[in-house]
Amino acid sequence: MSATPDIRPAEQGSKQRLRLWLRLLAVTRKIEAELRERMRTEFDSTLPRFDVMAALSRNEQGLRMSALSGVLRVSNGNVTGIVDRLAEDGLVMRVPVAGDRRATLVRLTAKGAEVFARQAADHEGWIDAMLAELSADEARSYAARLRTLAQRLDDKGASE
Amino acid sequence: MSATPDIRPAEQGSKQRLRLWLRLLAVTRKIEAELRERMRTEFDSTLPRFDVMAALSRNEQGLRMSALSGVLRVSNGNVTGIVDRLAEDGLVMRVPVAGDRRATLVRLTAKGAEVFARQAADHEGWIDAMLAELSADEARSYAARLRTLAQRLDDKGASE
DNA sequence: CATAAATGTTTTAAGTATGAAATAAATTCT
DNA sequence: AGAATTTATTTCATACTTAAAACATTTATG
Repeated sequence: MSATPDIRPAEQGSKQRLRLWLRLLAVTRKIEAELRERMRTEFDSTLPRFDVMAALSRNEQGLRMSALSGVLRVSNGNVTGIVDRLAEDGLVMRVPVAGDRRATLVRLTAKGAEVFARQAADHEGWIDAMLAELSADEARSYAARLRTLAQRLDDKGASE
Repeated sequence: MSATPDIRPAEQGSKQRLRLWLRLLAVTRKIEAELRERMRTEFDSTLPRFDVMAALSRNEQGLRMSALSGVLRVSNGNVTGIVDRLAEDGLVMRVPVAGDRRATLVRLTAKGAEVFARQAADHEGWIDAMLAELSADEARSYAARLRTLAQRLDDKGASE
């Protein structure tokens, strides 16, 4: 029966986690805003376009629309418009899938691959500069911690 | 002149930081998606609406549109539509500023404050559950690290 | 084989995002 | 005071976002 008030550990933890989330959100948004701005001014492009091209770059044989939206974790309908615009610019192409006339495969064109390579190099450099404060070891350890956290979130999501 | 190949520490660090960024983005998006989904199903609302109400809740006397967009770090024009819809629902009101007919103050209505209180309590609970894996101390230390990182990013942005 | 169910994609409706242009009002300058 | 500039907000054009509906095609089932 001390005179100090109860700290109520559960509630305390909740506040700490809320604070962490708000900071996480703030940092992520700030970095994203910077990347978007640079994509816009230096490549006249956007992050979603870059994300799509990155996914296609890792799958040279192409990806179906559904696979693409799965990889990027955005809704199916969303990818349609982005691919439309990339196709208009000649950066990707739609290829029919033999034996399934519902599906289409999306692939980078030669021009698309070339453009993406340049963008990816700069993109990595921008991030490196923004996170320069973190040592390689520190970056590695945080990435590992986030990995287990993401895993846990995935498990939870799957069980619901 | 050893036979082991150069590791090129700078490039290594760059890859680690890129990986960290991608994980950060993945975790943030996953949590955001979960919060959005819950806001939608349980309160028929959205995160941007919640963010605006949270900012107004911290400033009972009200905020100008420009202050609001500054706090939320979204563009000015964007906030107009969100406040419009909140006003339609009777959750916020626009109050003229005495002595400056250009400006308007936005404030939570009584109903808005009441609705927000309920949403905020649940919101904190959702985050607490998603980050339950982290101890209060761990959350605190990560939050502190992110704070210095955010500070550094702000400094950089200001100098450009 | 014909219909029902499932799958792959696009379209639609509503909301959110940006940057830039437009509008309106206040302040500063001459 | 009158003109030029700055400040506060809205409007506009375009892109991205989701969820849900619509459409087309394939696979499964009776």
